[in-house]
Amino acid sequence: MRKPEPSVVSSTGKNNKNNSMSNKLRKGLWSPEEDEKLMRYMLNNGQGCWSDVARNAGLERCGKSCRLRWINYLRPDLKRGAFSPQEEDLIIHFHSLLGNRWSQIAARLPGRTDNEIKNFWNSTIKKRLKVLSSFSSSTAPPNASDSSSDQPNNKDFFTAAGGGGGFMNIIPPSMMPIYGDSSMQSTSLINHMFDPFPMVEHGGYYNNGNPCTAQIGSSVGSGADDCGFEENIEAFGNVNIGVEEDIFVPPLVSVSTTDQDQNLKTETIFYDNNNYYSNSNNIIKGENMIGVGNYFEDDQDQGLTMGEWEWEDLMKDVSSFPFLDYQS
DNA sequence: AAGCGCATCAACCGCCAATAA
DNA sequence: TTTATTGGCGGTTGATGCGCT
Repeated sequence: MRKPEPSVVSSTGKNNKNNSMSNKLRKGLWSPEEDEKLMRYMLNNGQGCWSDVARNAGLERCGKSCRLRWINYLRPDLKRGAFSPQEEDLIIHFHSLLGNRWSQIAARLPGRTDNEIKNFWNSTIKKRLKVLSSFSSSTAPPNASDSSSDQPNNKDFFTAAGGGGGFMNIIPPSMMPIYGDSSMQSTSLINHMFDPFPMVEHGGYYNNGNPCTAQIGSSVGSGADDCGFEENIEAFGNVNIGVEEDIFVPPLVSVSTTDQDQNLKTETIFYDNNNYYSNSNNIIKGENMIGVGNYFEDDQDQGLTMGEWEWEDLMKDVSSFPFLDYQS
Protein backbone atom coordinates (compact mmCIF):
# COMPACT_ATOMS: atom_id res chain seq x y z
CA MET A 1 0.00 0.00 0.00
CA ARG A 2 0.98 3.58 0.09
CA LYS A 3 3.89 4.65 2.10
CA PRO A 4 2.95 6.16 5.42
CA GLU A 5 5.35 8.87 4.53
CA PRO A 6 3.96 12.10 5.85
CA SER A 7 3.03 14.23 2.94
CA VAL A 8 1.77 17.67 3.54
CA VAL A 9 -0.72 19.49 1.48
CA SER A 10 1.29 22.21 -0.12
CA SER A 11 0.27 25.80 -0.33
CA THR A 12 0.21 25.39 -4.05
CA GLY A 13 -1.67 22.91 -6.09
CA LYS A 14 -5.27 21.97 -6.32
CA ASN A 15 -5.66 20.86 -2.76
CA ASN A 16 -5.17 24.29 -1.40
CA LYS A 17 -8.44 26.08 -1.25
CA ASN A 18 -7.15 29.23 0.35
CA ASN A 19 -7.43 27.56 3.66
CA SER A 20 -4.65 28.61 5.91
CA MET A 21 -4.90 25.36 7.78
CA SER A 22 -4.58 23.23 4.72
CA ASN A 23 -0.88 23.84 4.35
CA LYS A 24 -0.32 21.94 7.58
CA LEU A 25 -2.54 18.99 6.84
CA ARG A 26 -1.05 15.63 6.22
CA LYS A 27 -2.11 13.35 3.47
CA GLY A 28 -1.39 9.80 2.52
CA LEU A 29 -1.30 6.72 4.64
CA TRP A 30 -2.03 6.93 8.28
CA SER A 31 0.72 6.12 10.71
CA PRO A 32 0.07 3.86 13.71
CA GLU A 33 0.46 6.90 15.93
CA GLU A 34 -2.22 8.77 14.09
CA ASP A 35 -4.47 5.76 14.24
CA GLU A 36 -3.97 5.53 17.94
CA LYS A 37 -4.75 9.19 18.43
CA LEU A 38 -7.91 8.99 16.44
CA MET A 39 -8.99 5.74 18.00
CA ARG A 40 -8.45 7.00 21.51
CA TYR A 41 -10.26 10.22 20.82
CA MET A 42 -13.22 8.53 19.23
CA LEU A 43 -13.57 5.98 22.00
CA ASN A 44 -13.37 8.66 24.65
CA ASN A 45 -15.44 11.36 23.04
CA GLY A 46 -17.50 9.77 20.36
CA GLN A 47 -18.20 11.22 17.02
CA GLY A 48 -18.75 14.91 16.72
CA CYS A 49 -17.85 17.46 14.14
CA TRP A 50 -15.09 15.83 12.19
CA SER A 51 -13.00 18.93 11.89
CA ASP A 52 -13.18 19.19 15.68
CA VAL A 53 -12.20 15.58 15.96
CA ALA A 54 -9.16 16.20 13.84
CA ARG A 55 -8.21 19.26 15.84
CA ASN A 56 -8.92 17.95 19.30
CA ALA A 57 -7.29 14.63 18.68
CA GLY A 58 -4.13 16.43 17.75
CA LEU A 59 -4.14 15.20 14.22
CA GLU A 60 -2.79 17.19 11.35
CA ARG A 61 -5.48 15.85 9.14
CA CYS A 62 -8.61 17.27 7.70
CA GLY A 63 -11.86 16.13 9.25
CA LYS A 64 -12.79 14.37 6.11
CA SER A 65 -9.69 12.25 6.26
CA CYS A 66 -10.38 11.39 9.90
CA ARG A 67 -13.90 10.40 9.09
CA LEU A 68 -12.75 8.16 6.29
CA ARG A 69 -10.09 6.56 8.41
CA TRP A 70 -12.52 5.87 11.20
CA ILE A 71 -15.27 4.53 9.02
CA ASN A 72 -13.11 2.40 6.79
CA TYR A 73 -10.49 1.16 9.16
CA LEU A 74 -10.67 2.01 12.83
CA ARG A 75 -14.29 1.44 13.66
CA PRO A 76 -14.43 -1.32 16.27
CA ASP A 77 -17.33 -3.10 14.68
CA LEU A 78 -15.58 -3.66 11.40
CA LYS A 79 -15.33 -7.16 10.15
CA ARG A 80 -11.98 -8.11 8.76
CA GLY A 81 -10.83 -10.59 6.23
CA ALA A 82 -12.15 -11.94 3.01
CA PHE A 83 -15.77 -11.86 2.11
CA SER A 84 -17.61 -15.02 2.87
CA PRO A 85 -19.63 -16.69 0.13
CA GLN A 86 -22.73 -15.50 1.94
CA GLU A 87 -21.51 -11.95 1.89
CA GLU A 88 -20.59 -12.32 -1.73
CA ASP A 89 -24.08 -13.51 -2.41
CA LEU A 90 -25.50 -10.51 -0.65
CA ILE A 91 -23.29 -8.07 -2.47
CA ILE A 92 -24.18 -9.46 -5.85
CA HIS A 93 -27.76 -9.62 -4.92
CA PHE A 94 -28.01 -6.12 -3.56
CA HIS A 95 -25.98 -4.73 -6.39
CA SER A 96 -28.46 -6.17 -8.79
CA LEU A 97 -31.09 -4.20 -6.94
CA LEU A 98 -29.25 -1.08 -5.91
CA GLY A 99 -26.50 -0.62 -8.44
CA ASN A 100 -23.41 1.26 -7.34
CA ARG A 101 -25.01 2.55 -4.21
CA TRP A 102 -22.19 1.19 -2.14
CA SER A 103 -23.22 2.83 1.07
CA GLN A 104 -26.66 1.30 0.77
CA ILE A 105 -25.18 -2.10 0.13
CA ALA A 106 -22.75 -1.67 3.00
CA ALA A 107 -25.61 -0.76 5.29
CA ARG A 108 -26.97 -4.24 4.71
CA LEU A 109 -23.69 -5.97 5.36
CA PRO A 110 -22.80 -5.51 9.00
CA GLY A 111 -19.14 -4.82 9.58
CA ARG A 112 -18.38 -4.02 5.99
CA THR A 113 -17.69 -0.63 4.52
CA ASP A 114 -18.81 0.86 1.27
CA ASN A 115 -15.21 1.27 0.24
CA GLU A 116 -14.49 -2.36 0.93
CA ILE A 117 -17.48 -3.51 -1.02
CA LYS A 118 -16.73 -1.17 -3.85
CA ASN A 119 -13.18 -2.44 -4.08
CA PHE A 120 -14.34 -6.00 -3.94
CA TRP A 121 -16.82 -5.40 -6.66
CA ASN A 122 -14.43 -3.55 -8.91
CA SER A 123 -11.58 -5.95 -8.47
CA THR A 124 -13.25 -9.31 -8.23
CA ILE A 125 -16.81 -9.36 -9.33
CA LYS A 126 -16.58 -6.89 -12.15
CA LYS A 127 -13.76 -8.91 -13.58
CA ARG A 128 -15.88 -12.00 -13.61
CA LEU A 129 -18.68 -10.13 -15.21
CA LYS A 130 -16.32 -9.00 -17.90
CA VAL A 131 -15.16 -12.51 -18.59
CA LEU A 132 -18.68 -13.75 -18.84
CA SER A 133 -19.87 -10.86 -20.93
CA SER A 134 -17.01 -11.36 -23.36
CA PHE A 135 -18.43 -14.75 -24.06
CA SER A 136 -21.84 -13.43 -24.59
CA SER A 137 -21.10 -10.22 -26.46
CA SER A 138 -21.23 -11.92 -29.79
CA THR A 139 -24.41 -13.69 -28.92
CA ALA A 140 -26.31 -10.90 -27.32
CA PRO A 141 -29.60 -10.00 -28.84
CA PRO A 142 -29.44 -6.82 -30.88
CA ASN A 143 -31.20 -4.79 -28.28
CA ALA A 144 -29.11 -5.96 -25.41
CA SER A 145 -27.28 -3.22 -23.64
CA ASP A 146 -23.58 -3.15 -23.04
CA SER A 147 -23.07 -5.90 -20.59
CA SER A 148 -19.81 -4.43 -19.44
CA SER A 149 -21.75 -1.77 -17.71
CA ASP A 150 -22.28 -2.56 -14.10
CA GLN A 151 -25.20 -0.28 -13.87
CA PRO A 152 -28.24 -2.30 -13.19
CA ASN A 153 -31.57 -1.43 -14.44
CA ASN A 154 -33.62 -1.06 -11.38
CA LYS A 155 -36.50 0.41 -13.21
CA ASP A 156 -36.71 -2.61 -15.38
CA PHE A 157 -36.35 -4.85 -12.41
CA PHE A 158 -39.24 -3.39 -10.58
CA THR A 159 -41.33 -2.95 -13.59
CA ALA A 160 -40.84 -6.58 -14.31
CA ALA A 161 -41.18 -7.72 -10.76
CA GLY A 162 -44.37 -5.81 -10.48
CA GLY A 163 -45.76 -7.52 -13.49
CA GLY A 164 -45.55 -4.39 -15.54
CA GLY A 165 -44.15 -5.65 -18.75
CA GLY A 166 -40.65 -7.02 -18.41
CA PHE A 167 -39.67 -9.84 -20.63
CA MET A 168 -37.06 -12.46 -21.05
CA ASN A 169 -35.48 -13.61 -24.21
CA ILE A 170 -34.08 -17.04 -24.20
CA ILE A 171 -31.57 -17.80 -26.86
CA PRO A 172 -30.72 -21.16 -28.34
CA PRO A 173 -28.45 -23.30 -26.22
CA SER A 174 -26.11 -23.65 -29.15
CA MET A 175 -25.16 -20.08 -28.49
CA MET A 176 -24.26 -20.74 -24.93
CA PRO A 177 -20.59 -20.63 -24.08
CA ILE A 178 -18.73 -23.27 -22.20
CA TYR A 179 -17.54 -22.51 -18.74
CA GLY A 180 -15.04 -24.99 -17.50
CA ASP A 181 -12.97 -22.59 -15.53
CA SER A 182 -12.32 -24.10 -12.18
CA SER A 183 -11.43 -20.71 -10.81
CA MET A 184 -15.05 -19.81 -11.06
CA GLN A 185 -15.79 -21.23 -7.71
CA SER A 186 -18.57 -19.01 -6.75
CA THR A 187 -21.65 -20.47 -8.18
CA SER A 188 -23.55 -17.77 -6.43
CA LEU A 189 -22.29 -15.23 -8.88
CA ILE A 190 -23.29 -17.42 -11.73
CA ASN A 191 -26.63 -18.04 -10.22
CA HIS A 192 -27.38 -14.41 -9.68
CA MET A 193 -26.22 -13.44 -13.08
CA PHE A 194 -28.28 -15.96 -14.78
CA ASP A 195 -31.68 -15.47 -13.49
CA PRO A 196 -32.65 -12.52 -11.44
CA PHE A 197 -36.18 -13.03 -12.62
CA PRO A 198 -37.37 -16.48 -12.04
CA MET A 199 -40.96 -15.72 -12.40
CA VAL A 200 -41.18 -17.29 -15.73
CA GLU A 201 -44.56 -18.46 -16.67
CA HIS A 202 -45.32 -20.85 -19.44
CA GLY A 203 -43.59 -20.31 -22.67
CA GLY A 204 -39.93 -20.17 -21.84
CA TYR A 205 -38.98 -22.75 -24.37
CA TYR A 206 -36.38 -22.95 -26.97
CA ASN A 207 -38.18 -23.30 -30.19
CA ASN A 208 -36.59 -24.67 -33.33
CA GLY A 209 -33.39 -22.79 -32.88
CA ASN A 210 -35.04 -19.43 -32.48
CA PRO A 211 -35.05 -17.30 -29.42
CA CYS A 212 -38.33 -17.13 -27.74
CA THR A 213 -39.62 -15.08 -24.89
CA ALA A 214 -40.88 -16.03 -21.54
CA GLN A 215 -43.13 -13.65 -19.79
CA ILE A 216 -42.23 -12.30 -16.45
CA GLY A 217 -45.17 -11.46 -14.38
CA SER A 218 -46.35 -10.95 -10.91
CA SER A 219 -48.00 -14.28 -10.94
CA VAL A 220 -45.58 -16.81 -9.61
CA GLY A 221 -46.44 -20.36 -10.24
CA SER A 222 -47.04 -22.40 -7.21
CA GLY A 223 -46.45 -25.74 -8.75
CA ALA A 224 -43.61 -27.26 -10.65
CA ASP A 225 -45.60 -27.07 -13.83
CA ASP A 226 -45.51 -23.35 -13.70
CA CYS A 227 -41.80 -23.25 -14.07
CA GLY A 228 -42.15 -24.20 -17.64
CA PHE A 229 -38.77 -25.84 -17.73
CA GLU A 230 -39.24 -29.39 -16.74
CA GLU A 231 -38.40 -31.80 -19.48
CA ASN A 232 -37.12 -28.86 -21.38
CA ILE A 233 -33.53 -28.27 -20.58
CA GLU A 234 -33.07 -26.49 -23.85
CA ALA A 235 -34.90 -23.56 -22.43
CA PHE A 236 -31.80 -22.32 -20.70
CA GLY A 237 -29.83 -19.55 -22.21
CA ASN A 238 -29.08 -15.89 -22.11
CA VAL A 239 -31.62 -13.86 -20.36
CA ASN A 240 -32.38 -10.44 -21.55
CA ILE A 241 -34.59 -8.33 -19.42
CA GLY A 242 -35.67 -4.93 -20.32
CA VAL A 243 -38.13 -2.24 -20.93
CA GLU A 244 -36.10 0.79 -21.85
CA GLU A 245 -32.68 -0.69 -21.47
CA ASP A 246 -31.79 -4.30 -21.20
CA ILE A 247 -29.73 -6.19 -18.74
CA PHE A 248 -27.81 -8.80 -20.53
CA VAL A 249 -27.30 -11.77 -18.30
CA PRO A 250 -24.74 -14.36 -19.24
CA PRO A 251 -25.99 -17.86 -19.52
CA LEU A 252 -24.05 -20.08 -17.20
CA VAL A 253 -26.71 -21.59 -15.08
CA SER A 254 -27.42 -23.57 -12.05
CA VAL A 255 -30.18 -26.06 -12.20
CA SER A 256 -32.20 -27.94 -9.73
CA THR A 257 -32.86 -31.54 -10.36
CA THR A 258 -34.42 -34.39 -8.54
CA ASP A 259 -32.74 -37.70 -8.18
CA GLN A 260 -34.34 -41.09 -8.17
CA ASP A 261 -35.53 -40.58 -4.63
CA GLN A 262 -36.98 -37.22 -5.49
CA ASN A 263 -34.30 -35.45 -3.51
CA LEU A 264 -33.63 -31.97 -4.68
CA LYS A 265 -30.18 -31.29 -6.03
CA THR A 266 -28.82 -28.03 -7.36
CA GLU A 267 -25.89 -27.94 -9.72
CA THR A 268 -24.16 -25.53 -12.01
CA ILE A 269 -24.18 -26.56 -15.59
CA PHE A 270 -22.68 -25.54 -18.87
CA TYR A 271 -23.52 -26.52 -22.34
CA ASP A 272 -21.18 -28.26 -24.70
CA ASN A 273 -22.71 -28.62 -28.12
CA ASN A 274 -24.74 -31.70 -27.49
CA ASN A 275 -24.85 -32.12 -23.77
CA TYR A 276 -25.28 -30.17 -20.62
CA TYR A 277 -22.73 -30.90 -17.96
CA SER A 278 -22.94 -30.29 -14.31
CA ASN A 279 -20.10 -28.95 -12.25
CA SER A 280 -19.57 -32.49 -11.10
CA ASN A 281 -19.13 -33.56 -14.70
CA ASN A 282 -22.37 -35.39 -14.84
CA ILE A 283 -24.53 -35.13 -17.81
CA ILE A 284 -27.78 -33.69 -16.68
CA LYS A 285 -30.86 -35.29 -17.97
CA GLY A 286 -33.65 -32.95 -18.59
CA GLU A 287 -36.50 -35.08 -17.48
CA ASN A 288 -35.91 -34.52 -13.80
CA MET A 289 -35.40 -30.84 -14.00
CA ILE A 290 -37.85 -28.77 -12.12
CA GLY A 291 -36.36 -25.32 -12.05
CA VAL A 292 -33.66 -23.06 -13.29
CA GLY A 293 -31.24 -20.43 -12.12
CA ASN A 294 -31.53 -19.57 -8.51
CA TYR A 295 -35.04 -20.60 -8.52
CA PHE A 296 -36.67 -23.86 -8.07
CA GLU A 297 -39.69 -25.29 -6.58
CA ASP A 298 -39.35 -28.21 -4.33
CA ASP A 299 -41.58 -31.17 -4.15
CA GLN A 300 -43.26 -29.93 -1.07
CA ASP A 301 -44.45 -26.96 -3.00
CA GLN A 302 -42.99 -24.58 -0.51
CA GLY A 303 -42.82 -21.73 -2.89
CA LEU A 304 -40.34 -20.08 -5.10
CA THR A 305 -36.98 -19.39 -3.60
CA MET A 306 -34.16 -17.23 -4.78
CA GLY A 307 -30.86 -18.46 -3.52
CA GLU A 308 -30.98 -17.95 0.17
CA TRP A 309 -33.77 -15.46 0.01
CA GLU A 310 -37.38 -16.10 -0.01
CA TRP A 311 -38.84 -14.04 -2.75
CA GLU A 312 -41.44 -12.45 -0.55
CA ASP A 313 -38.83 -11.51 2.00
CA LEU A 314 -36.72 -10.05 -0.69
CA MET A 315 -39.47 -7.92 -2.03
CA LYS A 316 -40.39 -6.91 1.46
CA ASP A 317 -36.85 -5.83 1.93
CA VAL A 318 -36.73 -4.01 -1.35
CA SER A 319 -39.98 -2.25 -0.77
CA SER A 320 -38.44 -0.53 2.19
CA PHE A 321 -35.93 1.25 0.00
CA PRO A 322 -37.26 4.76 -0.32
CA PHE A 323 -34.97 5.63 -3.20
CA LEU A 324 -36.30 2.87 -5.33
CA ASP A 325 -39.54 4.47 -6.05
CA TYR A 326 -39.71 4.30 -9.77
CA GLN A 327 -43.42 4.51 -9.97
CA SER A 328 -43.47 8.26 -10.33
C1' DA B 1 17.36 -12.70 -9.00
C1' DA B 2 15.24 -9.31 -11.75
C1' DG B 3 11.68 -7.45 -14.34
C1' DC B 4 7.12 -7.15 -15.56
C1' DG B 5 2.17 -7.06 -15.22
C1' DC B 6 -1.78 -7.61 -12.61
C1' DA B 7 -4.62 -7.43 -8.31
C1' DT B 8 -5.67 -5.32 -4.19
C1' DC B 9 -7.17 -1.72 -1.38
C1' DA B 10 -6.29 2.58 1.34
C1' DA B 11 -6.93 7.06 0.54
C1' DC B 12 -7.83 11.08 -2.23
C1' DC B 13 -10.82 13.87 -5.36
C1' DG B 14 -14.74 16.19 -6.75
C1' DC B 15 -19.40 16.69 -6.46
C1' DC B 16 -23.68 17.33 -4.07
C1' DA B 17 -26.95 18.13 -0.34
C1' DA B 18 -27.85 19.66 4.20
C1' DT B 19 -27.01 22.85 7.60
C1' DA B 20 -25.17 26.91 9.82
C1' DA B 21 -23.90 31.63 9.86
C1' DT C 1 -31.40 34.94 0.58
C1' DT C 2 -26.72 34.12 0.07
C1' DT C 3 -22.47 32.14 1.31
C1' DA C 4 -19.55 29.01 3.86
C1' DT C 5 -18.90 24.77 6.04
C1' DT C 6 -19.51 20.04 6.76
C1' DG C 7 -20.66 15.34 5.87
C1' DG C 8 -21.46 11.80 2.68
C1' DC C 9 -20.96 9.49 -1.50
C1' DG C 10 -19.16 7.33 -5.81
C1' DG C 11 -15.26 7.44 -8.84
C1' DT C 12 -10.52 7.21 -9.27
C1' DT C 13 -5.64 6.92 -8.21
C1' DG C 14 -1.45 4.93 -7.02
C1' DA C 15 1.60 2.25 -3.76
C1' DT C 16 2.46 -2.25 -2.67
C1' DG C 17 2.34 -7.25 -2.89
C1' DC C 18 2.40 -11.24 -5.51
C1' DG C 19 2.79 -14.41 -9.20
C1' DC C 20 4.72 -15.41 -13.50
C1' DT C 21 8.41 -15.49 -16.85
